[in-house]
Formats: sequence, structure tokens, C-alpha cells
Amino acid sequence: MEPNIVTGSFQLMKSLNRSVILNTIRKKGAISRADIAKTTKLTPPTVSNLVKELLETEMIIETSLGVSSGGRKPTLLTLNSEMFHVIGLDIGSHHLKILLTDINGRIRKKQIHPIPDSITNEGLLDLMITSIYTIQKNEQIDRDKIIGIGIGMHGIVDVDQGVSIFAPNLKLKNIRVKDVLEKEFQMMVQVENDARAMSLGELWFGNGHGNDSIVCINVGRGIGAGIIINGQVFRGEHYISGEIGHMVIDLNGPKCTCGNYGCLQTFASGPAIVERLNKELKLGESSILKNKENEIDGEVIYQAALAGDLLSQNVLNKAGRYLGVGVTNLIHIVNPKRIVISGGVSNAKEFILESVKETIEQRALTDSAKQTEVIISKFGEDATVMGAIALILSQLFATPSNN
Amino acid sequence: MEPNIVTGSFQLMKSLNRSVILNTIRKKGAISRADIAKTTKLTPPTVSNLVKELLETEMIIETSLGVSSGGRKPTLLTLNSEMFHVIGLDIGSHHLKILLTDINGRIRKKQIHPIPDSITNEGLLDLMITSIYTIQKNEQIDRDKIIGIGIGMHGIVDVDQGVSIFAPNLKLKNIRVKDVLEKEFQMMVQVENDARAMSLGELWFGNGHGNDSIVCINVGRGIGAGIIINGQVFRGEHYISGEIGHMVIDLNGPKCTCGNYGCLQTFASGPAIVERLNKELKLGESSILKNKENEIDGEVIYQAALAGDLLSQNVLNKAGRYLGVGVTNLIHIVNPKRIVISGGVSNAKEFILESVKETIEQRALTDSAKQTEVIISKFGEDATVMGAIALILSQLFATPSNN
DNA sequence: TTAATTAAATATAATTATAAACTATAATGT
DNA sequence: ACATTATAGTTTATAATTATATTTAATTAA
Repeated sequence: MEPNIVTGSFQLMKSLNRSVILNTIRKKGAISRADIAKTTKLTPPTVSNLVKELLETEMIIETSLGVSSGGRKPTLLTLNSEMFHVIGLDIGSHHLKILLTDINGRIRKKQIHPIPDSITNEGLLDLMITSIYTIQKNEQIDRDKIIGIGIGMHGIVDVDQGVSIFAPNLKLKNIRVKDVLEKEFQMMVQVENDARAMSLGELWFGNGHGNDSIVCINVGRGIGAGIIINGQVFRGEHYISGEIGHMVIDLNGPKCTCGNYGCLQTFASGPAIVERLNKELKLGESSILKNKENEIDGEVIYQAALAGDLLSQNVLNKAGRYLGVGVTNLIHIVNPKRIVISGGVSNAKEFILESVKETIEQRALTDSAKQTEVIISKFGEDATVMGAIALILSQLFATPSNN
Repeated sequence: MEPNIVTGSFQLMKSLNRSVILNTIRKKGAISRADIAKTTKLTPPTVSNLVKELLETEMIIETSLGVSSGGRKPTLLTLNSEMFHVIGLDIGSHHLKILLTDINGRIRKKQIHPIPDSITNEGLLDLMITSIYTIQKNEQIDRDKIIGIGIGMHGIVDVDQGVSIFAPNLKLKNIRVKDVLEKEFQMMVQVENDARAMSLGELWFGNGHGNDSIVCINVGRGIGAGIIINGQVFRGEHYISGEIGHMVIDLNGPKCTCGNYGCLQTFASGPAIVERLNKELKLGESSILKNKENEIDGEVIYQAALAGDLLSQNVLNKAGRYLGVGVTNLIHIVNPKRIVISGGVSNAKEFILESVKETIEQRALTDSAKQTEVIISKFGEDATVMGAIALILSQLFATPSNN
């Protein structure tokens, strides 16, 4: 089965130009036909014709008149953000987060539903469906004004089939998300791994904005990366690109849940940090967390560090340095312009970020590699669900490549 | 400075279709206009028109008549391989290898020139220029029948500027290869890092053929990888993607030349293997290489292993397992369909390949990841120079994306 | 021989971008 | 106030292509 060959045709030409114009409006905000022609190098009549069609489909609207510096005032065009909407879902281990946004990614409504323990495939799909109906009815938005449903979930996702192949934290396999939701709602459905969705979210709306080659690292219970190359999510052959949690950085390191030894995850994930702190406490290190062994989690350690607890600060710093080793390996392989760190552990940015940066500075091979930008996610907890929104928008605004 | 926006135009449409047709002829060999129309889904008149132009430029020729199953015999079209040629250079540490091929990558002439010790930038450029004149005159090929010059060289290469930023083995910096050669020869010049060139060579002509997402790992004095995604060389932001030789796999491992500890290179490169064997000999291990410490290099170890020397076999096996750890890390990050191993160490394939595969089988996260194909380079020593040829051909046959 | 079949060329139509001319509108200078 | 100039946007005509339909050419098989 050959992949469809992209040939030049009138259709392609037109849809390419329509897409160029649409993206120009999206990126520049309110812009006149004349300015679109200038920035895209399309001729004014071409722009006028395609703008007319876009106005008819109500994808864009004429808003106001701009200022003139001598001459007719430009009529400014913007996306018709009131008209169309997108739904995003984040399927976590214990909660389903659902978001309704406009076409610019501005949030209209956010809801959270608990996911019962030992849920089945059908149960989860039902929960997704009812949550979508609920948010849609609450906000009274016609179904045909919703463009699509994006879903970010942990584990391994077959994006082409729209199937969650394995979701370890829910103990589920082969959930046919796309099929079921497309049948129920008759609209575009995109399913993606959480870290990869996240990275697209940061690219579109967050701290990756303006770049086209970033890596987003999700440090929480596990560690996963989403790799963006040329503005596209990079998935690899079997949808497991970016599984850096199981990158071996110490052949003689601690045993990992995956069976190997010295995976990055055993050094820098949330659980690894908690474990390290507990170990140090047992060894008799002094800390304000002494005798609170049962209450300790990531947030507690972070608060203790903020309160000046040296042991907590030290443990977080160390995690940052280990993470830095993994990040440096990643820089030497993928060499992105910017790395965005998100997930639970990134909350403790004051104690993590600097040691990651220092480690890169020490270890990277070249001056340019040392200059790789490392920043914290803009969205924190909401990174995945924003990414789910971006999944749909990136389809909507994609430049066509087949006819 | 915005990147040029790709807009639809008649030019683009036509050049896209011309490129589609040209690539169809390249891939399928002798093919009729009618079959081109069928495989590309272009209409017969479109194909006829563009074929006429391609015949006029002499890029393709009508060869023979095919067989008919009732009806007019098809006239078969092929690339005019006799007409156009490509030159490839491999700049090694001690030798310059130069190759002249036809447009299908078939070798017409190969020459090797020694590179003097302590050569200067100018000296190296002169050597490149004279080697090109020599091979051109030897084969009596007009300059306007040579499409371009591809160059693969070790170290860090700025592909856009065509500058070798740093070539450690030659102790040279900032060699302005592209500028100088383009001025001298008035033709296309492409410079690329050796491992990346190599990977393109394997993709076009070698053991990556038919794939569009492979990783080629060059294991020799150092370890470097070339990553191919969607048929394109992936370079990263600062041209250092694939520098896996300095991927840390053991935080407490041996010191590397780069200053860090436990880089993959300290476990699985040629020098690392020699060093390990010497160490074992000093510890008193029995081997046919005993008391030959001064003669030992990679080739000697390989021959000893072939001759049944257990220590040599063991050392090579171990290197394969360490390499496997690095490769597994790479699989979890880049997740290619196929991995091609080349470079000096890959000569010892009988003792390396199986242990790499076993390690992946043991360590990879998912069944599909375990199934990543691992094979040895088709070209061995000539992998880089074949890649240099592929650099030019990939430009020549590139599908246009800007006008 | 003749009908059917396949290949390729030709004529004509349809689609869309492009160029040039034109209309609309506003700011500015006198 | 009014001409001049500048800018925005539309209309019309034209050019560059691909798409469709038709024709011609060359074979094979009955």
C-alpha cells in the first residue's frame, strides 16, 4: 500500500492558499486584506476571493475599521472565535478533565470528573461521552458549532487508529476512543499521548509559542517527553518516541518498574524524590519533615523546601541534576531549540530548574548546545488538556498536503 | 525574518508534478507514461506534457518499447543516467575519498588521496579542488554534466552555510567548503556531517532502502548517529542531533574525552574495545593476543575473535551489549523503524550484532519496540561517500516546497 | 479481416492565480 | 474648500495550468 502521492492540482493550490490566509489571520490577529497580501505575497485579488469564501463559511468575520495613514481605512479580519469551539479531554489516573474553548484556545468552561477505581473500557468511554454532553449542554453550544474533540491520555496511544493501546495507571488496554466518540458525536476526534499533547499545547499556546522545534518533558509519576519537529508532533514508528523515563543513565542504578536498572525515572520522578527523602530521613538527616514519613509527597517536600528545609532543598536539587543528565542526553540526540519542563515536579521550579540548567552547562558538548533554552511550562496541571485542544486546532489549521 | 510562506501557484503546481513524475521514474525504473499516470493519479495529458519537457532537458530518455497485452506497446521512460553525474567526497582523518557516480548512484570511478598531517584549511580545500579536477578529467566528463558535489565529513557541520565548524581529528575549524567549491566549480555543493550523510546513503542505496524513518549509527573512533525522519535528514537546531557517543549511560563510568563520565563512547567505540582488551590482558586473562599489546587494534581483535580467541569474542560481545543499551535509549527516544550499524566496529558484525539485538530484546519497553530492525550497513567503509552522493541526489529529486 | 484494447496525442473546457485598471475612501497640504 | 496623494479593495481581462473528452496510433486476439 503506497502512501498517497501529493500532486499539484487546482484544489491543492486553492486550499493551500486558503490555509495560508487563515493561518495569517490566526497568527496576526486583526489584519486587513491588503496586509495579508503583503505578508503572504499573494496578490490582492487572490486574497479577496478566498477571504470572501472564508467569510461565507463564517470561519472569519470583518470586525472593525483600522486606522489609515492617508487612504481608505482597512477593514480588519479576525477569526470568528464566537462561532466555533473545541473540546479537550485529559484522561488522568484518577480524574477526567474536560475543557471547552473557542477557536483561539480561550477557555469557556472547565470541568473535572473523578474516574472510579477499576473502571472498564466501556465505563471510561461512557464517562467521556457524558462529560462531553454535560459541558456542551451547560454552555448551550450547538453540536455543529463544535469542531472536534481532542484527548490526551497517558500510556501508549495509536494516533492513526485513535486507540489507547495501553494505559497502565488505569490498567486498561485497547480502548477504541476515536471510533466510539466519532460515531457518537459525528465530529473530528484526535487521541494522543499526554506528553505529546502537552508539547503541542505549549507550542500553540504556552511557552513554546513562536518556536517550531521544542521538546516538552513531563515529570510526574513517570517521565515522558513530547518532541515537536517543524511544528509537528513526532511520534516515531510505534508511537513510543520520547519515552525518556526509561532512558538508562546509570547501568548500576536502582531497579526500575520496567525491570531495568538506572532508568532516569528512578532518579528524577516524583516517587523517586519521595523515596530519596525518606531514605535520607532514615539515615538520620535532620529535617522539618522528620517523623512525618507517612504524609510525605511531592507537594509536602516542595513546601518544606520553600520553608527553608535544607534536606528537602537538597533532594530537589539533586533530582534536578539527574534530570539535567537526561536532558543533556536528549539535547545531544534531538537538539531542540527549547525544552519545556512540565508536570507535578515542575511545580518545584525554584529548586529544580537551576540545577537542570547548571548540569547542561557543565555537560553539553558545544557552546550552542549549552545555550538550549530550558523553561517551565506555562500551564502546569492544565498542560495536557490544553494540548488536547491544540490537537484539534492543529488539524483545523493544518496546511493541506493531500487532495 | 519570517520564513518564506509556501503559497499555491501555477509554478508550484507544475514543479510539484514534474518532481512527482521524475521520482516515479527514478523509483520504478523503466515505466510508461500511462503507468506513471496510474501510479501518480495524474491525468495522462498532464503526464505527457511534463514528460515532454523532461525529455527536452534530457533528464529522462525513451528507451525501448514494453510488452503489450493487446494494444499499442508502451514506450518506456528511464532516467538519462549516462548524461548526468554526481561527485561525492568523504573527508576522513587521514584520507580523502572521492567518488564519481551516475544519476542512479552507480559508481564510475573511485579515488583516494592521503591527507597530510597538520593540514591547513586552505590545504584541505586545495586538495578537495584538485581531487575533483582529477577525477573529472580522468573520466572525461564535461563540467556541465556534473550536477553537484556532496561532501561528508566528521565533526560539526553547518549545513546551511556549508561550513565545517569543527573537525577535531584534523584539528581544523570554520572551513568554508561550500563557498569555495561553489565559486570554483559553479555547481551545487552540499556539506554534511559524516554520520548523517551515511544515513542518507543507506536510505537511498543501502540497507535503509524502502524505509523513510531510519537511524544509522557509525561506530568507530567515536559514535555518531544520523537520524532520518520522513526521508529527510534531521539535523536539530545546532546541527548536533545524533551525537550519541556522549550519551551518558553510566554516571559512575570511565572518564570520556569530553570530560564527562560514562559516555557510550567509553564503552563501545573502537578505542574503548582496544582499551578493555588490554586491561583484561594485564589482569592475566589468557588470549592469543598475549604479549602483542603494541599491535592490537580493532581489526586485530576481530581477527583473533574469528580465530576462536575467547577473550576477544568476549570483549566484542560486551561492547555489543553496551552499544545495545545506547541503542535502546535511542529507540525509546526516536523510535525508528530500522537501525543500521556502520563504521569500523560494525565489521565485527558476527560478534556485535547479536548482542545488540539481545540487549534490545531484554530492555525495550514494548513488543513493538523490541521488533525494531537492527542491521549492518551495506557499504562499510564507503558508507559516508555514498551518503555524499545521496546528498546531491536528494536535492535533485526533492519535492519543491517553495517558489 | 475486424473488433477490442491499450497508449499516447490533441482539442477543448474548467479552475485559479496574476496583472492591470478601476473605484472607494481618507489624510494632507495649500 | 479643494486638489493631491495615499491606501484599501474590487473588477476585468489574461495567463498558466490541470482536467475531460476526443482522436489517432499501434497491437493483439478472435
